[in-house]
Amino acid sequence: VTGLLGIGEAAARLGVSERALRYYQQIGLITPSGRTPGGLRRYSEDDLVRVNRIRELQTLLGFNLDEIRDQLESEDRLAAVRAEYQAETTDPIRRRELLAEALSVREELRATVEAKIAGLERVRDDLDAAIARIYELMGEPQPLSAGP
Amino acid sequence: VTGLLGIGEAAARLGVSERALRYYQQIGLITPSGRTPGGLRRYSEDDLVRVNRIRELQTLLGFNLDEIRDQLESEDRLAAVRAEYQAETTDPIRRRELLAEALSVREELRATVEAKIAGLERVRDDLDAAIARIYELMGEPQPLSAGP
DNA sequence: TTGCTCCTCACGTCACGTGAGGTGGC
DNA sequence: TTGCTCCTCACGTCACGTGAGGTGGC
Repeated sequence: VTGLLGIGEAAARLGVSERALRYYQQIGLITPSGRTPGGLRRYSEDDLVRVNRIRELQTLLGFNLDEIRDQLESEDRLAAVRAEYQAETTDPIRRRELLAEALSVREELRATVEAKIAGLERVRDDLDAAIARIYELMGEPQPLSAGP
Repeated sequence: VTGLLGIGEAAARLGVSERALRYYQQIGLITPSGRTPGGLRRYSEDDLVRVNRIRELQTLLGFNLDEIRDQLESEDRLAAVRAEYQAETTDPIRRRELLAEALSVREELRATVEAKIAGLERVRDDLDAAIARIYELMGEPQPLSAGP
């Protein structure tokens, strides 16, 4: 029951600029849950979760906003299928198609994430080697032991 | 003894645009090892390694070109210290300072990399959970076992 | 001479940053 | 009425993309 937040509070909690929030809205990535009669944007908890997801895909995965839009649309479609599941609205063939599509999108993303992790682990191991060689040059034992 | 490459060959091998190579040069991140009398850029193997490093810091770490410049400068300074080590040029106090600085830069970067890896592992685990739930909705057993 | 690669401007784009000038609610 | 937050333009910036028009070497 936190109620809705103004753009300033929302931006501060998310660690993004107000400009970024307005821009995401401008290109259709999020719409604040409400506006005051005076025209001020009001953000819900769910809005904040969505923006956090946008930033995650942006900073961790390096996606641009077009790719993020596609990903969010797929996530929205899966949520819709889940909701329909309760209501038994869709016919089972169509439902299976939607689930299969949601699955392939997620498995593709998983592969991308896995590749990024592997790349970063290589970078980390290179850094460890460089750090070890600096300690050697300094003529000192390495202070941190690194067991497997 | 591969000799030097033209910008087209260099760009193709690196997987970057010619424009990007010219831009990196314009802002002082790389300088091709040579130019032909006619003014054509010639890239060495070492040039390619440096550009690969730029792209790695850009795509895996999300650094901007200013941050990359700082990182590369630190790496260049460490290489200089290493070269001086052979030649015994620098006095040992100055040398220790340079090594200490190189060390702290690398340990900071290591922490950044570690944080990124942790974030991506969280994203991956979330994806695994989502994928498992989709299989449940499809009413099928999960085809891939996931041992620890 | 003909292709092909490469050259330097220079304007366009994406994802915002940064004021400029005006309104809104405690 | 005074502050403070928020509003909508609109121009600037970073890291290039994309032609435009011209040169270079096999």
